[in-house]
Amino acid sequence: MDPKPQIHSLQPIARDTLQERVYLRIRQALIHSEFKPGQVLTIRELAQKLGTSIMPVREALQKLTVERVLELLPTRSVRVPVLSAEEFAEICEARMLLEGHMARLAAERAGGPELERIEEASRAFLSAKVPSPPSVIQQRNREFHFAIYEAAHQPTMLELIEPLWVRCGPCTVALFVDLGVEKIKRGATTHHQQALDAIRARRPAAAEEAIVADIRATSERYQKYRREHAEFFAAGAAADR
Amino acid sequence: MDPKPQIHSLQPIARDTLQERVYLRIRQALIHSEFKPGQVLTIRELAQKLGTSIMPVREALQKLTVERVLELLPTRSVRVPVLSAEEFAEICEARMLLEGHMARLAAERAGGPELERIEEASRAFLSAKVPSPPSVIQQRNREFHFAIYEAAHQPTMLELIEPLWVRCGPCTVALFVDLGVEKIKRGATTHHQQALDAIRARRPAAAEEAIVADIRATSERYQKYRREHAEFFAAGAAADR
DNA sequence: TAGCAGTGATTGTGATCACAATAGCGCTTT
DNA sequence: AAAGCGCTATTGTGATCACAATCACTGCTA
Repeated sequence: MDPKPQIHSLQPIARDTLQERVYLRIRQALIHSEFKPGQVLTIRELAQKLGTSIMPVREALQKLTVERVLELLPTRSVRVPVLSAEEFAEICEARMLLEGHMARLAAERAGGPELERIEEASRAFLSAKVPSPPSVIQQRNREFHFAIYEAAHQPTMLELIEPLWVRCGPCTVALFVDLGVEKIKRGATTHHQQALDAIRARRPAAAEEAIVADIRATSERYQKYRREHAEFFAAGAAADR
Repeated sequence: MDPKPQIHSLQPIARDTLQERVYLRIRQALIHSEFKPGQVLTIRELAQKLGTSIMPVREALQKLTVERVLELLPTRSVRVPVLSAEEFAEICEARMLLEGHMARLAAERAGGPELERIEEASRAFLSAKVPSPPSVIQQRNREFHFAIYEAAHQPTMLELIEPLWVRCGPCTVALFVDLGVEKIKRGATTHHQQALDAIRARRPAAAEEAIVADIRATSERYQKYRREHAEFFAAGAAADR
């Protein structure tokens, strides 16, 4: 064989479809709260903004609808869901069960490099400047949690957890904006610290407990938030039907 | 207002899209094992068989792919997945957590009519003729489980559980075919009876335990089955890459 | 005879068109 | 002035076409 001297400098070129890129772009926009809960997304408008035809966009939107990240209106338009108190609570309940399980496994299984990654993510979360945009805090928080869950080595279950986060995303970030990043970060820090300590000390039950407590705090915060802004959400619910 | 005398005899006409009908048809075919694990499904062939253009089919297939009911090959064709031992185990683990939770709630909350429905489903499962096709047993089994979960009154979590069943469907039915419906039905009957008794007696912990045991039995059966047919699955896995 | 290049058929992706349903809005009527 | 009516623009759905990548098969070569 000839040496092909330059072959190692070549990366395999991107082979993802246009549809996939559109999907990821919209998904990211949702996580970063570029769209508001309740907002209607139209295929042609997104296609124009993204500079593609409508085909990739309509498939991306359908994908997000199947994942329940977006909501199908009776007219078959899609919009960013306004989660009802019950929906949010049920999603959080599922999260407590699944993510608690993952935290437990992580405490049993986490190896050295994984522990290091979790600690790194924890430091990044703590060192986030308090007056930074909510989406940054949300991102750091997410990375901390998933650093733990990845240490559980259950890729299939990890894929079940991910869409739950995206579904909660827009409403959670809205929460940040309204209640203040500061207070939320302070609350999460305690649970994060407890989770990290428990994993380091290989105490599965304590790790599960810390993660569950963290999720429960989010859930209760949303319940309280909705009660206090009942008028606003009543309007949103009216648009439902 | 005029009386509109005939209005009550009119049902709202079907307003579902072609895509939706195609989706449900393929989904049902998968549950009934009309396609074999590992089989590749092509858009144009399905479109021809169903008598539509390719558009509804390609969207239906994508929907099923997003739900992980179908699997995307590197060539972007889709096929019926052959679940690895690990994947199946993880899905079952998630099922034990979520469905165990639902069984617990059902035991706390089930009202009279719901209890009646569960008992009805249980009778239907027991009375299924033993030499009936596996898909019938699977269907009755499914109805019994979901009768319980619906009594928990957590619609959002119910929607999380459903795709897990569809994903397991093809492989579970294949199990039925191979191990014999008889033995599997006998095994499930015990757990079903325990679950039913526990819910009737309002003992949440026992109900959860029974459902978890039922799922665990399925999980272990699949593990054993794969070990005994390692050669076959090795061939299937080779087709993966 | 084994292996490989070449060729035609098949596949999924993306663009464009046609169409029915819907929503928005101004006009007319009472 | 308010309610009802009808028009128009917009929206999602479905069909068809164009195209690049892939697959399967053939025939040639070493």
